[in-house]
Amino acid sequence: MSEIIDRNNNPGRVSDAMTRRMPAYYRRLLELENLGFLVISSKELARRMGLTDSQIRHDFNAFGGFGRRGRGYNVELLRKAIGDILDINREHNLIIIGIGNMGKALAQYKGFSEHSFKLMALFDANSELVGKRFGGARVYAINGLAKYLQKNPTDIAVICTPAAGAQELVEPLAAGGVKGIWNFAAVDLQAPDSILVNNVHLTDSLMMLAFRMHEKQVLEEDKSWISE
Amino acid sequence: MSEIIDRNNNPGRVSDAMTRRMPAYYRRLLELENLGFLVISSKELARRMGLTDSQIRHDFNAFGGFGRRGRGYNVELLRKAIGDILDINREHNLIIIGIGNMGKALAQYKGFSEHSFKLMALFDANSELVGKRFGGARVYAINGLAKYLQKNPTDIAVICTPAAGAQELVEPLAAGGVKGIWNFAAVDLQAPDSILVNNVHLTDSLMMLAFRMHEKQVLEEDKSWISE
DNA sequence: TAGATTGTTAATCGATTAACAATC
DNA sequence: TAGATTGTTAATCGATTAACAATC
Repeated sequence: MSEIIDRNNNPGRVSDAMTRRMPAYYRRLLELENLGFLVISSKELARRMGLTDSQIRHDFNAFGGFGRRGRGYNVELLRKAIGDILDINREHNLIIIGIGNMGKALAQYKGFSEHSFKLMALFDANSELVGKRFGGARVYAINGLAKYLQKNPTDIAVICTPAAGAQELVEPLAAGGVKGIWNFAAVDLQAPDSILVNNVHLTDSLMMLAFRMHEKQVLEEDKSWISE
Repeated sequence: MSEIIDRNNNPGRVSDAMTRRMPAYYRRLLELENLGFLVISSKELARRMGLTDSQIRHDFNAFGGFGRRGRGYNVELLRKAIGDILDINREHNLIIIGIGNMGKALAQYKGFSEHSFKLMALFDANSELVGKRFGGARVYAINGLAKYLQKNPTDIAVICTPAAGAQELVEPLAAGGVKGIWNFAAVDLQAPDSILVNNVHLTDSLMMLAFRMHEKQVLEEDKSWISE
């Protein structure tokens, strides 16, 4: 019977635009909770987040509706509900591959463990790094990866290798049962259906900033020319 | 006369969706150039990038149209044109504030200089770091920031401090003539019109990956339940 | 009760895709 | 010339915003 299910019809699939807003909602609600807010209206949250109240109600309603007409949203309830949807409460096992500048920085970053991302092991091709520890995890040789994954179920692999070596990691990761790749290498990785990839592309992010700055500057120059 | 110009009407302003694709176009065209491609069709580029040929023609046409009917796009010309639009050819002076794990990693990252981002100085509140060097730049005390900016025109400030201290940096940066902030602290920074902010939010990116993995898993469970 | 604010549908807006004439 | 492929307009699709009845 499975063949009649339309793979593109993903019922209830959340749009990319909304997926991007969800962690921001979570972060902001956690902040409000810590500030002692019990309840917040879509209007006030919209003001703080730079969104429209209409969009916020639309989004929250898609989560199942944790508001009360005339009152607003219960901050703690809503934050927990979004946490459940984001799957933040389950523990995710992480490994990092490529222990250069970025790999080391991510290994030592304390924030992940707050959201139940648990760093289990590090891998690198450089034998001089093997055995060292960063952020509480040990560096293993990259050729031990397949064997490691056999013994240690792993949810997410963080790829911090040079671009050239990144793609060839995907196949053994998928074979080893890894379900997600958080990719910092400067390539768009091709992956099988069994594994999800989130390409970070830090350089792209910096280029976008430079572009927006340039665009703004050109606009302001045009404006001053007109008003002369 | 300037008051009659509608600030929201930004003529020729590029949409966010397209801004996000531009660095990917640049990266891919550079790759094709290095592989020896002289020309590429929208159809072939679409296949490689996972986009539609129609969207690619639409986007490239907005840049001014570097294609030839019947032939395709000149890879080098197009790459250079996108580079100009992204303002990659002009040198951008960078400083990094907050020399923790991420600040150090970014300081030592070699890739930025390839795209004419030039690291000039580092700042930190920890006096033990002052005078040390990372990625060829020296660490200065944070209370010397305003004076530094007076003497050294700076395009972009990279904020890698803890979330709590990040917002209070914005005012002195704006006052010092900085035009863009690349923010790695886990807050959405509020900034005046004179300065553009690009919030990176790495934890959000990891949360989005976990969410998508969870969503996919739930979908697959539903499917196997239906086909039983 | 009156005021506030959600839930939800309809209207609008914007981005993507389809189509095809122009032309290499 | 015939085939390929762009440039560009129109059609479609999806996301955001507006509106307002429901209800706290």
